[in-house]
Amino acid sequence: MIDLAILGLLDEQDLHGYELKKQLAELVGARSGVSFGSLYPALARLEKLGAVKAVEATTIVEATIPMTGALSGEIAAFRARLGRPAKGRRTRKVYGITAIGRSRLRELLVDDTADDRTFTVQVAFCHTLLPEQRVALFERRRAELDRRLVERTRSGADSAGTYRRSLREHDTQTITHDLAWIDELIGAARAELAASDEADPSTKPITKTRSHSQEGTPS
Amino acid sequence: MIDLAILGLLDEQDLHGYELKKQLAELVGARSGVSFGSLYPALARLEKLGAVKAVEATTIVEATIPMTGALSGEIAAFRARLGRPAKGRRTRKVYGITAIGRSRLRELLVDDTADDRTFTVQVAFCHTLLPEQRVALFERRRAELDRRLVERTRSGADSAGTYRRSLREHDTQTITHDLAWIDELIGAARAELAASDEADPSTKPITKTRSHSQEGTPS
DNA sequence: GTCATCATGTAAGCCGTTACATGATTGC
DNA sequence: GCAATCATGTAACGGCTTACATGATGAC
Repeated sequence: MIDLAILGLLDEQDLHGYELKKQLAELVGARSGVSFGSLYPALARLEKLGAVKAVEATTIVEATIPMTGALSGEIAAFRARLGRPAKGRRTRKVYGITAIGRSRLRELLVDDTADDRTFTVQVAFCHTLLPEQRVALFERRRAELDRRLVERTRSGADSAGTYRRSLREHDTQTITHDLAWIDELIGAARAELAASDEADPSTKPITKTRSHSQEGTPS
Repeated sequence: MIDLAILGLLDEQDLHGYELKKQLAELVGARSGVSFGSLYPALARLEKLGAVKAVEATTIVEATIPMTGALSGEIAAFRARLGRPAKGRRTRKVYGITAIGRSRLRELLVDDTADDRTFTVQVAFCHTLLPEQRVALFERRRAELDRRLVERTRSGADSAGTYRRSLREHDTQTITHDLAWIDELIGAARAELAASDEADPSTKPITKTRSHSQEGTPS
């Protein structure tokens, strides 16, 4: 999940760790937010994989040293050895995404083993997918939610106690709410797909997906 | 969380690991369910703490071999070497809760550092709390959700892209839905509190808690 | 000059998942 | 006899959180 979020954000703009964390927090919520202790190691890992690379120190840094390739890490140390950082500016390491990173991002965006939290991040960055990939992503999610709802109908119902019953009902409503949202997303994605098919009508017509769960609003 | 769930279930009835897992799955959902790899170690840990203890092997098993401590793994091999198990019944270990376990359960039920998932388990077993503890638990949760909603109003709003905006709105609606649910729970708990005050009117009258978030349904 | 914030990292430890290893019972 | 389910564990591995260590900048 953290890889997906990092790559997704870096695909939009170059960022340094601290700023990355802030944007991450805004994306997924402050709590359940990524901590430095997982962010920096994740960045280091992605850098080692060649998915991201450190770019300039963002600020003035006149007489820019030709920062090609894998030297990025060295440069900070170099500046530190020289004396102070490149002039009134702090030592921060700005990362950018690479071709490898973009390829990895595309993989992660369509990964169907993603958990709930990861799915929301996939939605946040799904605009980079092809319309049909987006539709597929949403429909897989819809099927999963549908499965949960059916499963919940199958078992349970025996839940003893006011609070336990209330809890179960709330869970059911939450899934139903999520389903309604996914249906909205599918609608939007289908519209885009239709629009792109108009430009290139070589693809097949839209197939309807039917739900196994009952429609309507159960009291 | 797993300790809370185990103790809560064992407080209702004695259970063996496998059955415990099934009931756990029903309680919190099959996915996000506890795996054996965490359940059995958790049971072992709780047993070592004296919070649970193994009771009879449920079934006939006469001449039960004393299954103490860390030998368990060896014993299976031992029995296998000897011949067949202790007589026509399966080897299952049924656990029961102890006084220590009940005390620990009460602690975990009112623990205010619980995460979202843990809170739902607290609700599932909150009937064992005193009415005022229940009200306090719910109101702390309400305050937390309120905080999230306010925080979300504070920042954001700049979210670019259809899908990102839809995601944000869905999150907000989910929190609002959760808030409405908590308010229901608070209502129920307050009613119980009032009922118990009727019997013992020594406690103080109900104080109203006001929300910081706007009421009504934002489009 | 000191405090808050910005900024980057490391280390220990916890907790949980996956996969492995075993074996019993029941139904077909 | 074979498969599915019941049943209990261990071991390896990974990832995340917490806490620690360090230091710069800017505001008051």
